[in-house]
Amino acid sequence: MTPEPRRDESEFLAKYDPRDYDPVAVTVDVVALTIRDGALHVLLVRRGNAPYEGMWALPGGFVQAGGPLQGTDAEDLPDAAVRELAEETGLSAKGGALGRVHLEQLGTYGSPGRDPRMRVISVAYLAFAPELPDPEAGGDAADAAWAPVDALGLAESGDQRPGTTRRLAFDHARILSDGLERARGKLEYTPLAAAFCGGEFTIPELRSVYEAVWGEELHAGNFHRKVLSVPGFVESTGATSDRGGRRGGPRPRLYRAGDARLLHPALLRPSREEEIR
Amino acid sequence: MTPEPRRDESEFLAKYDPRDYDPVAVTVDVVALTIRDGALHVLLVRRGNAPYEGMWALPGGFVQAGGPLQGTDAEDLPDAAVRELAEETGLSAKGGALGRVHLEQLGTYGSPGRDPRMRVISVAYLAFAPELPDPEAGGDAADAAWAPVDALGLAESGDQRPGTTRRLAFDHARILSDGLERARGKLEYTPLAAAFCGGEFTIPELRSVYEAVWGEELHAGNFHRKVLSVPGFVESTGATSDRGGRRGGPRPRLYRAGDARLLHPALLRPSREEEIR
DNA sequence: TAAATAGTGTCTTTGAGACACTATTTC
DNA sequence: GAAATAGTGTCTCAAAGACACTATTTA
Repeated sequence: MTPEPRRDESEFLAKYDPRDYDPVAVTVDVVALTIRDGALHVLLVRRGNAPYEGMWALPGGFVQAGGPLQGTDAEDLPDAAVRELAEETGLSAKGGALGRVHLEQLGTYGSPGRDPRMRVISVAYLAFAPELPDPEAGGDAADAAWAPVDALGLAESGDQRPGTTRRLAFDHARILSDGLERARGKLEYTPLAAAFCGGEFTIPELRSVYEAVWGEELHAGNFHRKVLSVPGFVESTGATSDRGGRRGGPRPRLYRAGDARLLHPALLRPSREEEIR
Repeated sequence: MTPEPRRDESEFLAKYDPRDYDPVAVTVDVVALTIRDGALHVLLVRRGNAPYEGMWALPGGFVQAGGPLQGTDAEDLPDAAVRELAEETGLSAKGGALGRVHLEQLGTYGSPGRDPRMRVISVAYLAFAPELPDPEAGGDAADAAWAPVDALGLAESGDQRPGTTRRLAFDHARILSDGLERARGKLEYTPLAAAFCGGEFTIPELRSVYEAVWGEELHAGNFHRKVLSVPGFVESTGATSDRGGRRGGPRPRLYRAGDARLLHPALLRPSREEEIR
């Protein structure tokens, strides 16, 4: 349901007064993931203002609500996420590198007190990006960078002891942790690992995406056969990469993303026994 | 990130004025599912006020924001969902039947224009409940009832043609559709089907939950063996039901939910080929 | 030349699903 | 007694994973 302040629209608008409501702010935060040097990285910005001034945080900001009339300046939530991403990376949203980015809603975080200034409801988005250039700080960020996820000392999924996840502003460590777990799961049953690669990629490159996100080494031979056996996961370009592996080996063939939206059968992570109970 | 209206908190609070912001309302809507007479039902309320007066809608309402100080009246999002559910069902939130309800966040819906009166961001929750008594209308609802999902004429998952999902107020048909798809998926890899049953249940009862949610008949023998073979899905009570099947058959044994949080291996739906591309 | 890697072959084990069958209960 | 149902046995096929092997490339 939705607010019931007045009986109908015209009467409502005539008597409209924002002070009738407890004020709430709605923001969008983005967990933008990419692979750099074979390791999973997340886009962070350093805060230029209080609170948490000087700390690293997820990129994000206000949603343009557009006032009660919700005119053309009213902004949809995914658009706000793309805008924040573009502002922080300095890349253009349409057509450019951001056009290849996968974006999905992650969850909404609205506990009282998560922002000391006022009640803030934050809608978090999760983005998978191919390798992008170093970001340039924009807006109210003092700095921006791709940070290796492993170096952040995050708690593992399921481990929610307080104190283990306190290196980011607000509850952003928790949001990032949720985003990472979502990403791990998504690679199992969707072909979204290809969103971390460019337009063309090799099977070993795809495997390194899985290894970076899952934090586990995979058997090269079995992975290769599995990827090719799932209908619609990848399709061959017919071409061959111009270089072999870093320390030797034949030149791998090139593929692009196929037309599947779901992997069937799925590519399940090995050894998840601990997570089951 | 979060709002940056002022440099620090004390200064912010001194100069605080809600009119500095475009007003936004935050609501919680609940997709509450249960099984009645072997069919999946959703809790709906009939709206007593404009807009969409007289139409059926998901139960929901305002989140108590608590003002800028976010005092004790500030309400967390899941608490708001439980409160709305309790108000509409007339059941007590703690200890009572609602204590057995599974609740999870479904997603957030905030497109401009989804509510004609003002910008409204709605956080949707998904609830799995065992069979509950008929609801009693409360709050601003003119009526409340468990409605069979099949009779709502919803579009199938993936089918988002406009016009096919227009029997509920606002974008609630879309929210319900998303909730149903989430529920179908959750039964595959979590033991949450047990949340639709009471404390003790038989394997055939559990199977009827799967059949109602998936809309497909399952092979009784294979289902039985599968459920017992997944570690931690169910545990035996040692007892036996006091009646056999409706039209004959031996008395099935009783089980309760086990300690698994994930099913491994998962219980995959048959015949999903259409959904893959 | 040595080491690493791409890609394929093969074997074993597990699990899903089809089918059959017995025992038990309701009408 | 007839029909339906609970639960188990068994067979087949698909798939995951371990292991082995060849061919190709880099340092």
